[in-house]
Amino acid sequence: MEDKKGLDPAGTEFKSDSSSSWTLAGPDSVSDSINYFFDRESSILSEFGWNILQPDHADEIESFGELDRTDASRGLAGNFSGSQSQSCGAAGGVGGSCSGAASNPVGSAEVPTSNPSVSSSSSEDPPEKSTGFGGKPPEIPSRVRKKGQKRIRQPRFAFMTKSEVDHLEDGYRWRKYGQKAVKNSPFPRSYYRCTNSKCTVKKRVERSSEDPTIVITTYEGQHCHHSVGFPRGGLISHEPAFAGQFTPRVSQFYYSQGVQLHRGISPSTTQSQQLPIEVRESRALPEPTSQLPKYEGLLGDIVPPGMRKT
DNA sequence: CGAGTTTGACCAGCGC
DNA sequence: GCGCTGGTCAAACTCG
Repeated sequence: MEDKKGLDPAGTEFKSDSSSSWTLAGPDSVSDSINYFFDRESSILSEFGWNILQPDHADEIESFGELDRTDASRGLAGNFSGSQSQSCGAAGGVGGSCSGAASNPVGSAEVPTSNPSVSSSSSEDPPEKSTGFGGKPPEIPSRVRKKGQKRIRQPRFAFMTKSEVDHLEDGYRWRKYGQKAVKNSPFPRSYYRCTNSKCTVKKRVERSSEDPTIVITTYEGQHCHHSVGFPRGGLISHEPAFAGQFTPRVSQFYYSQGVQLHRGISPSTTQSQQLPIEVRESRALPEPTSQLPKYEGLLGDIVPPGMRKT
C-alpha cells in the first residue's frame, strides 16, 4: 500500500507516469531536489494564496507528477487576469494573494504552447480593463454566457494526496457545487468553490482510478483572502478559535501523509518564480501504460536542479 | 432559517 | 455537423 509506482524503493526516482521518469543525479541531491520543489512550491502556492510548508521528512514525498499543457493556448497566454479572476475584485490583496504577483502580467513571460493558434487567445485577453484581480466581477452569468465567449481558465495546480478522505482540509472553506461522473473512472469528481463570496477559487477533487487511495485535488485561481486556519502554527487566521480547530488535522495530512505534488511548471516559470503555474490534468487520467506525448514534451522542459531525465 | 449538499439539466469546447 | 465530455447552474433537499 505504501509503495507507489512513482517512486522506487531507493527513493531516487520520480516518475510522472510510465512514459517519463526523473532520476536524481546523485544521492546527495535528494534533499536539494526536494527543497527545490518545495521552495518553488511554496512560492507557487503562495501565489495561489496558500502557504504550504515544507515537509520535515523528504521521504514522505512519494512522487511528483506531470502536467498537461494541452490547453495552454486557451488558459494561459497572459490570461491570468482573465474575466473570471476579476471577481477577486475590491477585496483583493489581503496578504498580497490577489495583487502583486498574482496580477503579474504573464504576457511578459511568453509561454510556449504546442498550439500555434495561441495568438487567437488575444481575443480573450481583457483589454487592460482589469489589473489582475482588481477588476469587477463578471456580470454575465456563465449560464448566459454569450456564444463565442470563451471560458477563461485560471492558473491551476494539482496535487495528489494519499488519503481516505476526499475533501482535505486546507484552511479554507469550500462549498460543493457539483459532482460529475468522470469517464474511465469509477469515482465521481466533485467541484468546490471557496465560500468567500469575493473569492473565485475553485477546487476539483477526484480519486485516482488507478489507486483509489489517492485523492487528486486541483485548485484553480487564487484566494483573495486569508485562510481560516493553517497547518502547524502557521496560522494566518485572525480567529484563534478556528485556528486551533484546523491546525492538528491539516498538519496530519501535510506532514504525516505527505503532500504529493502533481504539477508542472510552465517553461517561463523557470525564469521567474513570480509567475503562477498552470497545471492541467488530462481530460481522462492517463492509464498506467498509456502515454501522453504532450506530457512528455512539457516535462522535458522542466528539469529541476540535481535531476536529470532518463 | 441559513448554509451546505445533491442531482439532473444545460452549455461550451473539442475531436472526429 | 454531431456526439461526447467536462464544467456549471439551480432547484430541491438535508443538516445544524
